[in-house]
Amino acid sequence: MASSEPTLFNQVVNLCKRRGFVFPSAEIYGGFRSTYDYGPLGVLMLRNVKDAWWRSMVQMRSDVVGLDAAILSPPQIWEASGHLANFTDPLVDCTACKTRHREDQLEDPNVCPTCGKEGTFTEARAFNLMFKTSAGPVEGAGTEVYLRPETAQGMFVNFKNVLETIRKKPPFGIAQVGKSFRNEITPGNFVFRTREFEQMELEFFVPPDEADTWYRYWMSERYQWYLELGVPDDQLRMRPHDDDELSHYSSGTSDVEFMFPWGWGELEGIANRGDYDLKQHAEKSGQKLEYFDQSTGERYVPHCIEPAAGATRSMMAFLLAAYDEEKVNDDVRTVLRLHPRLAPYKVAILPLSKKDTLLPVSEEVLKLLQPHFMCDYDVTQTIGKRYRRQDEIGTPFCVTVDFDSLDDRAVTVRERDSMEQERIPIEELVSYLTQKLGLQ
RNA sequence: GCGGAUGUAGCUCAGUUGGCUAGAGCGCAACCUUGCCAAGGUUGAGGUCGCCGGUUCGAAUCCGGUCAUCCGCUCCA
Repeated sequence: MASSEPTLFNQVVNLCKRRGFVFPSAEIYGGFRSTYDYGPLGVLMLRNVKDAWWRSMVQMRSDVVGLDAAILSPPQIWEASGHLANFTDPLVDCTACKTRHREDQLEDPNVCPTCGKEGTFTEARAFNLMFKTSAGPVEGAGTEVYLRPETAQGMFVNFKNVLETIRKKPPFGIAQVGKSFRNEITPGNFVFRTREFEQMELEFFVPPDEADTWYRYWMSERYQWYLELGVPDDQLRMRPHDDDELSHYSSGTSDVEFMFPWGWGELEGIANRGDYDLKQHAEKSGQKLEYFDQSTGERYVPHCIEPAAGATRSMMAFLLAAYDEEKVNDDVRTVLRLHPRLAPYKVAILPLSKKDTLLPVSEEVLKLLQPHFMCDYDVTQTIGKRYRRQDEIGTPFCVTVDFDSLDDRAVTVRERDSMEQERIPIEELVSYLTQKLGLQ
């Protein structure tokens, strides 16, 4: 059970559970470690995060196309990518001081670097970070398949298919949003590190001599994306990796990090993968994975810049950054100051009273708005309570139908951040809210 | 996976020399009243005390196991 201390972290985790953003998986069976279910509001917000990414990466660009590759994949892909060899850590535990170490990083394989004792290690255990299962009715040799540990390989494996079908030439990119699976040794910090998680990845293929320029371009673009969606500048930073922490495929990586309650944590890695992946797959598959430039007559293997973001942990960062409590009339008002693009509901329709006379007009307003915005509709309890409830889930606008509405065909629009109200004719509601939300 | 802490209604908790049908506040639902920022009144729903087993006449309370969460070790979207 989560601690009940009123820290920012606990407040947000509790809000997620209480208001239907995120539930622990299989809860009625006691829970299942490192898995979470996204509830009625969570599914909306997570979808908004992914849609915002897709909009900026695919819809608003002419040099990126989308892809949705299979999660189940044959061993050959992971042999070529290097994951079968490099995603396995040999781990030893010190029986004296109870610390764990990677055997391959020890200076002296018999001495514990923490407590200095000798010969206290357990046998090394190989810990493969990939989930393996078998395809077909018979288990055994030749049937083994893996759940992808990253979506990226889907883009490399389909490089040729995409190149031949969409008439793009480098620099161009392939974008994908989808689930990945890693058998993490230690999952934790709520949805920050889970074994099943969702990624938003772009593989951007460029002429080799432009790699560095594009690497810096994407660092700046991606940092900006989080700022635009409401993460404050002082809670965000770009951190270049040291040489000794680079992934096996990378010749340069920088992370966009968010100031989580427990410290800086990665939201997204921008990696210069060079020509590593295409060359590996070309060699293992025997296919030519290169680009022939008609204008220069040159044939080359493009280099790849990869901005790889975590959708689920980004959602968590957006929630943490948006969480606010303020005093109103000796009472605490909890507000999620979410960017309208990310808010689960854009508008809530609230009849001032649940008296029968107000309901037909209220439902008329609801039907009017639903085709344009994700709407909530709430008639329970008092109006003040309902405003606060909408504040707590980040709804930017509330529309209140009152007894005057029956005569003047107008409603009260109340804004989340300022709590200010304005009287708007029902006929102008869609255009008014569209303009206010500014999502076009 | 290892070490430490924790696990009673949706939430926050109370409940020990083991003993009647397990309580409170908030929240939730219905009705009355009110009619624009968590108002008041009445009524009500909701818990095999994480799960399994043991000790006992009797267990939320003692013992064992297990599951989950949090904090360290490790990791990276």
